[in-house]
Amino acid sequence: MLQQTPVVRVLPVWNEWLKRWPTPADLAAEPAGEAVRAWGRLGYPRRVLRLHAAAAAIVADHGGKVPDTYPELLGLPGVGSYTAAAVAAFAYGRRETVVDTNIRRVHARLLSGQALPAPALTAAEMRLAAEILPSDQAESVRWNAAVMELGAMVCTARAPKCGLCPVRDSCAWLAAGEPPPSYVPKGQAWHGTDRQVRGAVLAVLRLAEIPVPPDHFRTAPADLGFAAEGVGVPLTALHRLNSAPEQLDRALAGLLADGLAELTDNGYRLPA
DNA sequence: GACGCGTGGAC
DNA sequence: TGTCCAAGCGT
Repeated sequence: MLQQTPVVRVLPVWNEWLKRWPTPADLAAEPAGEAVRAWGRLGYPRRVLRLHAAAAAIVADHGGKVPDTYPELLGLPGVGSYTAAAVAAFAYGRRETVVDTNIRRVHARLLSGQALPAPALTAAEMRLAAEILPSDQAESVRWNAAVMELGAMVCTARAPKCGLCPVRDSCAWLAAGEPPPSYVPKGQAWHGTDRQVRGAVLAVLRLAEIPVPPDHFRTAPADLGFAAEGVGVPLTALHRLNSAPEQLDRALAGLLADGLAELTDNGYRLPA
Protein backbone atom coordinates (compact mmCIF):
# COMPACT_ATOMS: atom_id res chain seq x y z
CA MET A 1 0.00 0.00 0.00
CA LEU A 2 2.85 2.34 0.76
CA GLN A 3 4.44 1.95 -2.66
CA GLN A 4 4.21 5.46 -4.13
CA THR A 5 1.44 6.40 -1.73
CA PRO A 6 1.65 8.73 1.30
CA VAL A 7 1.37 7.14 4.74
CA VAL A 8 -1.53 9.32 5.85
CA ARG A 9 -3.68 8.05 3.00
CA VAL A 10 -2.73 4.41 3.58
CA LEU A 11 -3.38 4.24 7.31
CA PRO A 12 -7.20 4.13 7.38
CA VAL A 13 -7.37 1.58 4.54
CA TRP A 14 -4.67 -0.52 6.15
CA ASN A 15 -6.52 -0.57 9.48
CA GLU A 16 -9.76 -1.77 7.94
CA TRP A 17 -7.88 -4.22 5.75
CA LEU A 18 -6.16 -5.98 8.63
CA LYS A 19 -9.37 -6.01 10.61
CA ARG A 20 -11.05 -7.87 7.77
CA TRP A 21 -8.11 -10.04 6.69
CA PRO A 22 -5.76 -10.49 9.65
CA THR A 23 -3.64 -13.16 7.93
CA PRO A 24 -2.44 -13.92 4.40
CA ALA A 25 -4.72 -16.96 4.39
CA ASP A 26 -7.76 -14.78 5.09
CA LEU A 27 -6.96 -12.59 2.11
CA ALA A 28 -6.07 -15.47 -0.16
CA ALA A 29 -9.48 -17.05 0.50
CA GLU A 30 -11.27 -14.03 -0.97
CA PRO A 31 -11.99 -13.31 -4.63
CA ALA A 32 -9.53 -10.77 -6.01
CA GLY A 33 -12.42 -8.42 -6.74
CA GLU A 34 -13.19 -8.11 -3.04
CA ALA A 35 -9.65 -6.98 -2.43
CA VAL A 36 -9.94 -4.48 -5.29
CA ARG A 37 -13.08 -3.03 -3.69
CA ALA A 38 -11.45 -2.81 -0.27
CA TRP A 39 -8.47 -1.09 -1.87
CA GLY A 40 -10.76 1.85 -2.51
CA ARG A 41 -9.08 4.86 -4.05
CA LEU A 42 -5.52 4.16 -2.92
CA GLY A 43 -4.44 4.18 -6.54
CA TYR A 44 -2.26 1.91 -8.66
CA PRO A 45 -4.81 -0.91 -8.34
CA ARG A 46 -2.49 -3.44 -9.94
CA ARG A 47 -0.81 -3.44 -6.56
CA VAL A 48 -3.84 -4.99 -4.95
CA LEU A 49 -3.88 -7.88 -7.41
CA ARG A 50 -0.24 -8.50 -6.62
CA LEU A 51 -0.92 -8.29 -2.89
CA HIS A 52 -3.70 -10.83 -3.30
CA ALA A 53 -1.42 -13.05 -5.36
CA ALA A 54 1.32 -12.64 -2.77
CA ALA A 55 -1.08 -13.81 -0.07
CA ALA A 56 -1.84 -16.90 -2.15
CA ALA A 57 1.86 -17.56 -2.68
CA ILE A 58 2.55 -17.15 1.02
CA VAL A 59 -0.09 -19.76 1.79
CA ALA A 60 1.03 -22.10 -0.98
CA ASP A 61 4.79 -21.81 -0.57
CA HIS A 62 5.49 -20.46 2.91
CA GLY A 63 3.01 -22.14 5.21
CA GLY A 64 0.93 -18.99 5.52
CA LYS A 65 3.70 -16.99 7.14
CA VAL A 66 5.28 -13.97 5.51
CA PRO A 67 8.84 -15.07 4.69
CA ASP A 68 11.64 -13.38 6.61
CA THR A 69 14.50 -13.35 4.12
CA TYR A 70 15.22 -10.94 1.32
CA PRO A 71 15.34 -13.48 -1.53
CA GLU A 72 12.13 -15.18 -0.45
CA LEU A 73 10.33 -11.86 -0.11
CA LEU A 74 11.66 -10.76 -3.49
CA GLY A 75 10.01 -13.80 -5.03
CA LEU A 76 6.54 -12.64 -4.04
CA PRO A 77 4.33 -10.80 -6.54
CA GLY A 78 4.56 -7.03 -6.18
CA VAL A 79 7.59 -7.22 -3.93
CA GLY A 80 10.64 -5.57 -5.42
CA SER A 81 14.03 -4.71 -4.01
CA TYR A 82 12.77 -1.92 -1.80
CA THR A 83 9.81 -3.77 -0.29
CA ALA A 84 11.78 -6.97 0.26
CA ALA A 85 14.50 -5.05 2.10
CA ALA A 86 12.01 -2.97 4.09
CA VAL A 87 10.02 -5.97 5.31
CA ALA A 88 13.13 -7.96 6.16
CA ALA A 89 14.54 -4.99 8.06
CA PHE A 90 11.53 -3.47 9.77
CA ALA A 91 9.36 -6.54 10.33
CA TYR A 92 12.13 -9.03 11.06
CA GLY A 93 15.02 -6.89 12.27
CA ARG A 94 17.44 -7.98 9.58
CA ARG A 95 20.36 -5.95 8.30
CA GLU A 96 19.35 -4.90 4.79
CA THR A 97 20.19 -2.03 2.48
CA VAL A 98 16.87 -0.19 2.35
CA VAL A 99 16.70 2.46 -0.35
CA ASP A 100 13.43 4.26 -0.92
CA THR A 101 12.75 7.67 -2.41
CA ASN A 102 13.36 9.40 0.93
CA ILE A 103 16.69 7.72 1.55
CA ARG A 104 17.76 8.40 -2.03
CA ARG A 105 17.06 12.11 -1.57
CA VAL A 106 18.92 12.31 1.74
CA HIS A 107 21.93 10.60 0.25
CA ALA A 108 21.83 12.81 -2.84
CA ARG A 109 21.92 15.97 -0.74
CA LEU A 110 23.97 15.03 2.27
CA LEU A 111 26.61 12.97 0.50
CA SER A 112 26.52 13.89 -3.18
CA GLY A 113 25.66 17.56 -2.89
CA GLN A 114 22.80 17.31 -5.36
CA ALA A 115 19.33 18.75 -4.94
CA LEU A 116 17.61 15.59 -6.13
CA PRO A 117 18.58 11.98 -6.78
CA ALA A 118 18.76 10.65 -10.34
CA PRO A 119 15.44 9.93 -12.06
CA ALA A 120 15.91 6.20 -11.46
CA LEU A 121 17.75 4.23 -8.79
CA THR A 122 21.32 3.51 -9.91
CA ALA A 123 23.76 0.78 -8.99
CA ALA A 124 26.11 3.45 -7.63
CA GLU A 125 23.43 4.60 -5.20
CA MET A 126 22.92 1.06 -3.96
CA ARG A 127 26.66 0.62 -3.49
CA LEU A 128 26.90 3.84 -1.55
CA ALA A 129 23.95 2.96 0.67
CA ALA A 130 25.42 -0.48 1.35
CA GLU A 131 28.80 1.03 2.24
CA ILE A 132 27.48 3.44 4.84
CA LEU A 133 24.98 1.04 6.42
CA PRO A 134 26.10 0.37 10.03
CA SER A 135 27.59 -3.07 10.43
CA ASP A 136 25.75 -3.76 13.67
CA GLN A 137 22.40 -5.38 12.96
CA ALA A 138 20.23 -3.50 15.45
CA GLU A 139 21.91 -0.24 14.57
CA SER A 140 21.36 -0.86 10.86
CA VAL A 141 17.61 -1.21 11.40
CA ARG A 142 17.49 2.07 13.26
CA TRP A 143 19.70 3.69 10.65
CA ASN A 144 17.35 2.74 7.85
CA ALA A 145 14.32 4.03 9.75
CA ALA A 146 16.11 7.22 10.75
CA VAL A 147 17.37 8.15 7.31
CA MET A 148 13.98 7.40 5.80
CA GLU A 149 12.24 9.49 8.41
CA LEU A 150 14.70 12.36 7.98
CA GLY A 151 13.85 12.39 4.30
CA ALA A 152 10.13 12.23 4.94
CA MET A 153 9.95 14.87 7.66
CA VAL A 154 12.91 17.24 7.20
CA CYS A 155 14.84 16.64 4.00
CA THR A 156 11.70 16.87 1.90
CA ALA A 157 11.54 17.13 -1.86
CA ARG A 158 10.15 20.64 -1.84
CA ALA A 159 11.08 23.26 0.74
CA PRO A 160 13.35 21.11 2.92
CA LYS A 161 13.43 22.23 6.54
CA CYS A 162 17.20 22.68 6.72
CA GLY A 163 16.86 24.87 9.81
CA LEU A 164 15.53 21.87 11.69
CA CYS A 165 17.98 19.37 10.24
CA PRO A 166 20.18 17.67 12.85
CA VAL A 167 22.93 17.01 10.29
CA ARG A 168 22.88 20.26 8.33
CA ASP A 169 26.48 21.01 9.30
CA SER A 170 27.64 18.01 7.30
CA CYS A 171 25.34 18.44 4.30
CA ALA A 172 27.20 18.62 1.00
CA TRP A 173 24.28 20.27 -0.73
CA LEU A 174 24.06 23.10 1.81
CA ALA A 175 27.83 23.49 1.76
CA ALA A 176 27.68 23.86 -2.00
CA GLY A 177 25.15 26.66 -1.70
CA GLU A 178 22.01 24.67 -2.45
CA PRO A 179 22.59 24.21 -6.19
CA PRO A 180 19.37 23.64 -8.15
CA PRO A 181 18.48 20.23 -9.66
CA SER A 182 20.52 19.32 -12.71
CA TYR A 183 17.35 18.19 -14.46
CA VAL A 184 13.69 19.14 -14.42
CA PRO A 185 11.43 16.35 -13.24
CA LYS A 186 8.54 16.03 -15.62
CA GLY A 187 5.29 15.46 -13.84
CA GLN A 188 2.83 12.87 -14.94
CA ALA A 189 0.06 14.21 -17.12
CA TRP A 190 -3.38 13.33 -15.90
CA HIS A 191 -6.26 15.32 -17.36
CA GLY A 192 -7.44 13.77 -20.57
CA THR A 193 -5.11 10.78 -20.40
CA ASP A 194 -5.94 7.12 -20.86
CA ARG A 195 -4.94 6.75 -17.26
CA GLN A 196 -7.67 9.08 -16.11
CA VAL A 197 -10.26 7.17 -18.11
CA ARG A 198 -8.99 3.90 -16.75
CA GLY A 199 -9.30 5.20 -13.21
CA ALA A 200 -12.85 6.37 -13.85
CA VAL A 201 -13.86 3.02 -15.36
CA LEU A 202 -12.47 1.12 -12.42
CA ALA A 203 -14.20 3.48 -10.00
CA VAL A 204 -17.48 2.60 -11.67
CA LEU A 205 -16.73 -1.12 -11.55
CA ARG A 206 -15.94 -0.86 -7.85
CA LEU A 207 -19.34 0.69 -7.29
CA ALA A 208 -21.31 -1.65 -9.51
CA GLU A 209 -23.26 -4.43 -7.82
CA ILE A 210 -23.85 -6.15 -11.15
CA PRO A 211 -21.86 -6.41 -14.39
CA VAL A 212 -21.71 -3.18 -16.38
CA PRO A 213 -22.73 -3.58 -20.06
CA PRO A 214 -20.11 -2.16 -22.46
CA ASP A 215 -22.60 0.25 -24.01
CA HIS A 216 -23.37 1.66 -20.61
CA PHE A 217 -19.96 3.33 -20.50
CA ARG A 218 -20.54 5.01 -23.86
CA THR A 219 -24.20 5.91 -23.85
CA ALA A 220 -25.01 6.65 -20.25
CA PRO A 221 -22.35 8.90 -18.80
CA ALA A 222 -25.08 10.73 -16.88
CA ASP A 223 -26.05 7.50 -15.18
CA LEU A 224 -22.44 6.82 -14.38
CA GLY A 225 -22.21 10.30 -12.98
CA PHE A 226 -25.21 9.63 -10.81
CA ALA A 227 -23.71 6.37 -9.64
CA ALA A 228 -20.43 8.06 -9.00
CA GLU A 229 -21.75 10.98 -7.01
CA GLY A 230 -20.36 11.21 -3.54
CA VAL A 231 -17.46 8.85 -4.09
CA GLY A 232 -15.07 11.19 -5.76
CA VAL A 233 -15.23 9.88 -9.30
CA PRO A 234 -14.28 12.84 -11.49
CA LEU A 235 -17.29 13.61 -13.63
CA THR A 236 -15.09 15.23 -16.24
CA ALA A 237 -13.51 11.85 -16.82
CA LEU A 238 -16.89 10.17 -17.05
CA HIS A 239 -18.00 12.60 -19.73
CA ARG A 240 -14.81 11.85 -21.50
CA LEU A 241 -15.80 8.21 -21.65
CA ASN A 242 -18.49 9.36 -24.04
CA SER A 243 -16.34 11.66 -26.12
CA ALA A 244 -13.24 9.52 -26.55
CA PRO A 245 -14.35 5.99 -27.44
CA GLU A 246 -10.87 4.88 -28.37
CA GLN A 247 -9.65 5.86 -24.92
CA LEU A 248 -12.45 3.89 -23.34
CA ASP A 249 -11.58 0.88 -25.49
CA ARG A 250 -7.95 1.09 -24.43
CA ALA A 251 -8.91 1.45 -20.78
CA LEU A 252 -11.21 -1.56 -20.83
CA ALA A 253 -8.71 -3.67 -22.76
CA GLY A 254 -6.00 -2.68 -20.32
CA LEU A 255 -8.08 -3.54 -17.29
CA LEU A 256 -8.88 -6.93 -18.80
CA ALA A 257 -5.24 -7.55 -19.65
CA ASP A 258 -4.18 -6.66 -16.12
CA GLY A 259 -6.83 -8.88 -14.56
CA LEU A 260 -8.54 -5.94 -12.89
CA ALA A 261 -11.75 -6.61 -14.80
CA GLU A 262 -13.56 -9.52 -16.37
CA LEU A 263 -15.94 -9.51 -19.31
CA THR A 264 -19.01 -11.69 -18.82
CA ASP A 265 -22.08 -12.15 -21.00
CA ASN A 266 -23.70 -9.32 -19.06
CA GLY A 267 -20.80 -6.91 -19.07
CA TYR A 268 -17.69 -5.89 -17.18
CA ARG A 269 -17.13 -6.63 -13.52
CA LEU A 270 -14.34 -6.92 -10.99
CA PRO A 271 -12.58 -10.30 -11.00
CA ALA A 272 -14.45 -13.01 -9.13
C1' DG B 1 16.59 1.84 -19.54
C1' DA B 2 12.23 3.75 -20.43
C1' DC B 3 7.62 3.47 -19.80
C1' DG B 4 2.83 2.93 -17.84
C1' DC B 5 0.44 2.73 -13.95
C1' DG B 6 -3.88 6.33 -9.58
C1' DT B 7 -4.96 9.47 -6.40
C1' DG B 8 -5.31 13.53 -3.65
C1' DG B 9 -2.92 16.87 -0.39
C1' DA B 10 0.20 20.78 -0.39
C1' DC B 11 1.68 25.00 -2.15
C1' DT C 1 -5.55 26.94 -10.48
C1' DG C 2 -1.99 24.01 -12.06
C1' DT C 3 2.02 21.57 -10.71
C1' DC C 4 4.54 18.58 -7.81
C1' DC C 5 5.14 14.35 -5.75
C1' DA C 6 4.41 10.30 -2.61
C1' DA C 7 7.60 3.69 1.90
C1' DG C 8 7.91 1.20 -6.54
C1' DC C 9 7.05 -2.59 -9.58
C1' DG C 10 6.83 -5.25 -13.81
C1' DT C 11 7.47 -5.35 -18.60
